[in-house]
Amino acid sequence: MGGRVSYLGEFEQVVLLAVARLKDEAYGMRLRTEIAERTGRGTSIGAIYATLDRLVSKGHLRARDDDSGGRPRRFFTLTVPGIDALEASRALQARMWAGVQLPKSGRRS
Amino acid sequence: MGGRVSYLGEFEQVVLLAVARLKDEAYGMRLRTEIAERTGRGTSIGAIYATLDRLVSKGHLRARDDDSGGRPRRFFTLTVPGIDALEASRALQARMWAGVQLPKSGRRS
DNA sequence: CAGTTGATATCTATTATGTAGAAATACGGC
DNA sequence: GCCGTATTTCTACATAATAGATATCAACTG
Repeated sequence: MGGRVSYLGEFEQVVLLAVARLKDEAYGMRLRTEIAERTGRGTSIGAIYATLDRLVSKGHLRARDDDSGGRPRRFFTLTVPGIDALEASRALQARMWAGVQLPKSGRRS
Repeated sequence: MGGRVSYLGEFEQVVLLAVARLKDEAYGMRLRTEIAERTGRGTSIGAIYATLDRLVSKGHLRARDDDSGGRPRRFFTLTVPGIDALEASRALQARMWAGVQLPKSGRRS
């Protein structure tokens, strides 16, 4: 009941998908380079962590501190609500795009 | 120069696509019902207009006041930068989703 | 044609998201 | 032990999202 859905922000989606892709290598700095490489988008490290923290507190990610020696890192994994949120975002976008035909912008490359 | 790209927010994308879909029927109240119907997402009228105004000031939409008698309405149309921004968003999402395989969440319905 | 209703838009306020960069922490090499 | 560096934490601020109350004014109603 209720069905209070909270929508993912634009950058939240990007970060969540980067976590999905990196699997067991998903920690702050690595996520940053992954996002930069895949999107061409430069982001500050602060931007990454702030978003990760928010996603953890919303229950979309789980964080685990790595204690097994080596540099101390914080790894992130998707939770079930996180997966659901991603699927909901994709479905929403599909519904909004369906049948839309954009006038051509001229910027064809 | 430098290519300062500004990314569309989540709701901005939704609104822009609703404008694209509605074509010459794109005005505040109508956009609201379109978005509600297509996404199941209830939004306040204030949310719609705030976003429309932002998109106009960013140059992604053009607004024209309807003076031709009848109820006074403000119609919106996509600009070329608006079209480009939508295409860029779609491309970004495609790149981030490519190859991602989500663990199944259990919520199959 | 005065009053009311309903469709539409504007305004004000608040919370959530996005963003940057400097500071702290602690490993690994020397 | 000192230093460089990979990593995270902290602090601050800018932009986006959201609600709802208020203002407008055409259309209806009698």
